[in-house]
Amino acid sequence: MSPAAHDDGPWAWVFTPRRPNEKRYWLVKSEPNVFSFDDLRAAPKQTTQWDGVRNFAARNFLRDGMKRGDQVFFYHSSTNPQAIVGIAQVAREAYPDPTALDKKHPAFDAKSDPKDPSWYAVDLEAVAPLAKPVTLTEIKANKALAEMALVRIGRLSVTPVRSAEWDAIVAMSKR
DNA sequence: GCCAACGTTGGC
DNA sequence: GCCAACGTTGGC
Repeated sequence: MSPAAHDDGPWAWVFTPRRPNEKRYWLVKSEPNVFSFDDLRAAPKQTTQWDGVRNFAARNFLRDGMKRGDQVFFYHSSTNPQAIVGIAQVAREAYPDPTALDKKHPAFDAKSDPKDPSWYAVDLEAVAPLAKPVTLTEIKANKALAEMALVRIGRLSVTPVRSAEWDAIVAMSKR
């Protein structure tokens, strides 16, 4: 991986070096009937392996962008209403996704070389639910969030969040 | 290397 | 359930 690999695009900044103690922000999506924020809170140590990402852009955010301690919005997709429902954090940085390397697993990828794996996972730990979920409708109605990756590249399951966007959404989540 | 066909995601 | 967006695949 050359340093120039992520130079293109509006999200290149998420791969740049950080100031000391700089924290960055992310958003992950999950269908709540598959794995909900409550499921995360009920998991051992309120932590789970965030695996199964099979999109290269999402993989890059997850593998090269996410650092331990980064804060992560947990978004419920394909449900009514779609909304950010909680906050998690990166408990373990990227490691090869075991589900991609396990022949018996439905998410096994035969094209991924075990010596140079294509796919990565992180561990996410629940921090707290939002007092009030922030819906996609509310996000789209807020002009300050018009450039948010969630809005601009809606299909991606892992997206960066700017600190100003993070703060705006946290404010929207207060009762 | 182009591009049509196909598959997936996820909002509506 | 439909379909827009877009990534992947494969024929040429």
